[in-house]
Amino acid sequence: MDMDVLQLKQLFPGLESELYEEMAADATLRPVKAGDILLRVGQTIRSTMLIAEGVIKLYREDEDGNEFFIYHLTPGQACSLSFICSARSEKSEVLAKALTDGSVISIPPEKMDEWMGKYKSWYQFVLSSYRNRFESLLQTIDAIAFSTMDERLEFYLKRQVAQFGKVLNITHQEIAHDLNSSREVISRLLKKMESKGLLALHRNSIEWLQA
Amino acid sequence: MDMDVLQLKQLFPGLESELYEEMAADATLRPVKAGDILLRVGQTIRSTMLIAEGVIKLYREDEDGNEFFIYHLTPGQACSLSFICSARSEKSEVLAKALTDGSVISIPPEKMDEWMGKYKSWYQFVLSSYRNRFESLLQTIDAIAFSTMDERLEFYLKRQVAQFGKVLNITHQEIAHDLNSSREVISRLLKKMESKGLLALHRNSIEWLQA
DNA sequence: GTCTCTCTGTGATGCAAGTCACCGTTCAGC
DNA sequence: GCTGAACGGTGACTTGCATCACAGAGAGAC
Repeated sequence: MDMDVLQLKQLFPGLESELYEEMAADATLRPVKAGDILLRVGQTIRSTMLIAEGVIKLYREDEDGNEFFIYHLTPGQACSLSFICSARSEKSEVLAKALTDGSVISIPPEKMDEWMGKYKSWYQFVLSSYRNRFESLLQTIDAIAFSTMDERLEFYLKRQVAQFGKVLNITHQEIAHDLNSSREVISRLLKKMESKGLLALHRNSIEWLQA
Repeated sequence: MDMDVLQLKQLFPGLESELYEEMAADATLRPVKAGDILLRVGQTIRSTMLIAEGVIKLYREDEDGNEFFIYHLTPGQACSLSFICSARSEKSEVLAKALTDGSVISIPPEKMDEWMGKYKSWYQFVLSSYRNRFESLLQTIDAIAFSTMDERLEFYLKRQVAQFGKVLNITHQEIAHDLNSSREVISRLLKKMESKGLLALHRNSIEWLQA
């Protein structure tokens, strides 16, 4: 499926108009379903991937298949790894899963190359993408290096609330997975936060009570 | 101080010859001493930085000034953060310290920009730099997420041995700092490894006994 | 030689968090 | 309605690591 220029402009503001035209012509849009795996560890990456709709979760995997959540990708963002990997058909080092239904834009590697020399806005987009992902990684490192679980949980919930509203439809298990912890630990910490009046716990949902 | 083309070719193989000429003309070489701080957190980055000699250590810092070691930069590598940050005069998010005496190459931001459009090899160098640093970060995350201290210590020592030879002139304190642990823990683990015959402990040095 | 500083070894203790075990509640599907 | 699965709560235990405290062993300065 092709994209139209208007959509592209909204998703990726600030690029040259000819670039939008080219993108509309050469990029393809692919719908994804919640739970779909977009990228496996070790899989060869053939094209650059941008997010149009939905939320993508990136994980790191160890030998035993443990998934360690590293960050989200949201509309308007790009999978940075796919920039360089696609250019050389290198292998993915992360696991990408769709959290919600959505759609991703694929750009053929030769276009990626061509635009890089042709459009300054494109190379700036690529670099700033990299920088943003880099920063996300650094924040992930900060979290595990400097913070305790309760701080991380609070930070996590606040971010979710900012994105989805005060009532979060999420299970303790899922939170535990995202924070690379275990369900029991999260349950206990949530209880503690409830007794402090920060939130109210319901089945399958958490209600945030603070500003 | 200026650089000569031969030197540059050795350090950064595979670039276009005209690019080497330009680099020789526009880049400046700056000597650094062991312990020098090259980049502070929050400091504005004005130019792109490449490593010519010596080893640079990158740290992440928390509010209390705790340093968390993330990775090394060695000759031929580039400080990826400086690529994009210099373009926009953004602030550094990491702390860079010289571990040994050495020298770094500075490239003015306007050249960085110009070369990006002009030389394909340059933009590939920049992107693969990013990718490599990205990979280092992922490895750092792996280490803290999936490994215990003794595995990390063994991995660390092996890498040091590969780089500096079988006798490492290093104190337990320094190792602890690099692994973001404490001296006592490292001492204990080293003792355990010594009793397994993996290594021999001396004052201010560690002798690796295995292949 | 003595003094002092750094480096190293080691026990005791504390704590965050992962794991195990088990149970009650809720809810969808039959 | 019953049943099985998913969800949530909680106690008991283990573990990996940090911290504290202290002691002995080089090694350089004088």
